[in-house]
Amino acid sequence: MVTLKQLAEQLNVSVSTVSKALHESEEISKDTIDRVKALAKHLNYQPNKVAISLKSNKTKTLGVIIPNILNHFFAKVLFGIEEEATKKGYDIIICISNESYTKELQSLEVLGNGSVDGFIISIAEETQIKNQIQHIESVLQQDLPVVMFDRVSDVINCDKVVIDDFGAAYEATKHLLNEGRKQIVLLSNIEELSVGKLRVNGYLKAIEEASGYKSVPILVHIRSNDDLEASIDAMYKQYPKLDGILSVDNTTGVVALHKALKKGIKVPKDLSIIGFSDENVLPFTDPKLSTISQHAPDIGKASVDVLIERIKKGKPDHFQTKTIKTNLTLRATTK
Amino acid sequence: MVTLKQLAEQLNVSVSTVSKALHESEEISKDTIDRVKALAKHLNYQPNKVAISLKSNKTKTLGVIIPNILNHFFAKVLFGIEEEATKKGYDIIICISNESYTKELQSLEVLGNGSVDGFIISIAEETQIKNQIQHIESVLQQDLPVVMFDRVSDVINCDKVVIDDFGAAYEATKHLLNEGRKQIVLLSNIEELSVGKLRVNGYLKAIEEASGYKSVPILVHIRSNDDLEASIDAMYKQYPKLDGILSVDNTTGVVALHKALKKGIKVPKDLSIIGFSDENVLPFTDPKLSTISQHAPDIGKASVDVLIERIKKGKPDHFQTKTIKTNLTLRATTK
DNA sequence: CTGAAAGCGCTAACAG
DNA sequence: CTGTTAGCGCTTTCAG
Repeated sequence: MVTLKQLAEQLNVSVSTVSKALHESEEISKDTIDRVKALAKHLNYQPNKVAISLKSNKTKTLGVIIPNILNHFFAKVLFGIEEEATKKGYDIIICISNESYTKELQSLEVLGNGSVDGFIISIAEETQIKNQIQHIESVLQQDLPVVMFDRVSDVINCDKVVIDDFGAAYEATKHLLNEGRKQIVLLSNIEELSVGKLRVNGYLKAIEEASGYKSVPILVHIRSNDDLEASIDAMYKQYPKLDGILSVDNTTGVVALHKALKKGIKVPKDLSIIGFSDENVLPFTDPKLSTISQHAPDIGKASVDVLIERIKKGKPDHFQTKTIKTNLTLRATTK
Repeated sequence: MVTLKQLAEQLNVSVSTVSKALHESEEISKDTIDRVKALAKHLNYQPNKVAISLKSNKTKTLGVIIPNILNHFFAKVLFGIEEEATKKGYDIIICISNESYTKELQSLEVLGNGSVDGFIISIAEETQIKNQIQHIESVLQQDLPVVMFDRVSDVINCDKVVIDDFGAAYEATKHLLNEGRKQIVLLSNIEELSVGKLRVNGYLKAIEEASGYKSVPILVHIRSNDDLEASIDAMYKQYPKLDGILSVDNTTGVVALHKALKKGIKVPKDLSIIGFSDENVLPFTDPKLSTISQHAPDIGKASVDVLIERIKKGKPDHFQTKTIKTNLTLRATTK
């Protein structure tokens, strides 16, 4: 890599003159600026980023900590993060916590050593279950800004980007009720997560408010160790009259649809299904699954915007929580 | 962040003494080492990574350039990369080329400024089609090592990690032939990619070698602008007698399976299907799709290992190409 | 208009 | 055993 010093030597000027010239300082003559720039271009000079970071105490790099990159939702958020960060001139360093508290902690520690200007994080399932948040507080205390998205913690005081999980589930349930469904099941494999709980609450609220709805709320939770397909078979056996399903995760809605079709249940005539699935599963459904669109890339984009603003402005009087709108996209599994 | 200088001041010793003590230098007395370490621990001293990078001219960071994070294969490779890099004490900076040559070029330029010690890259579709590779050559000329994986270029001289695409497709086709299939179609939506071409060649070779096989080879290519499901419907219409499908991408095999079942074709009695799909699609298939397992995380892991070795050893006499084994995993869509 | 010098945080040769 | 000094590449006063 060519350095300022090398340019300076070749031009018989000082390093500081070269530096100023490249920044088009008023102090430097037009002529010198031109000569410096010409040589810099010729030798393909690129300022050493590490040196600039050391000097400025800024890295122009964001730390991104994601629970699971194999989850398509997070992949899409990451896509949005990468795009927006690049647009704003930031690099991203990513760590995958793999739903582990320890990995998350280590990632924060490793990147906290001056490697990044701030963090974007969605916390691991284990962290959320244990409600262990000291590691995040400690980053915040070092004046490194943090933006939490999707899986957030109420007890941490920082900027957040979320979707209206409660409202989205509420609306979807309302839709099923308006279709005249009599027994609507909530299906979930993310019981432990904050977002899972909010979605359950939205469902419960809508059911509760429904006048003339006779069934009790039915929650079918599938745990990660359970056999997914067997559990769904069991659900159909246990609730032979169910005529509406709200799946609040990416997978269970699609499987429930396949199983229903296999059983000969008419969708959407006798059963409506709405999922929180991503479009990536649509090629695998027929009829096409109706879903709640979460606009994952927008969540990523918003997280970057909020974080960069916070990096530039410093600690505020109070932090902001941005809510990204969802859409109920009705396709062919609802009337 | 607490610095060496601060430790030195509090202990009334010099900065270099502190530095050496923390590295347990022979030069320093046991007593001093203990005192320094105690204070460092107490104040939670963390060496500033940027300063170390500047000094050592190493960042302990790898640049990873991926065409599309929404493609599950790449997400899995990234998972393997992240895991292995973390294990070896490296951070990863990721860029998503989004299949664009320009984005790829920019990423290499941005990270080439001393931000990373080397690159892991799978080239963009556009790059592969245009066969534009000057940007990668130029990185190599700066003595920044590059490891290419999956989508590699024959004309670039660097380390590579690939799977045996040709052999995998060859074996899978052989299997279909051994089942006694009479009309085997190759189905692909990745015609333009190097890996897509290799897989086609493996299929062709197996067909060619099959004595007593009457049908000509049949290649069904679906382009990104085509309607996937309509194209597959058209395939079944055009080849009513087809009894074997080798899908060489992640998606088309699953859709072909769904369509076949919908048409009432018995799988695997009257039709066998093998895909290059990832396990993530398996919950959406019934019968379960037989696939070629690509061991994507292993590709990521191997890429990291090769790159770090190259970073440490410097330019070799000749570069290595590592081939990751595939597995033909027979499930329920083959006999 | 240009240059010398200090310093970001760290390491390492060299001196004491 | 400990300290002084120089230097990684850059920016930024402050002198000239």
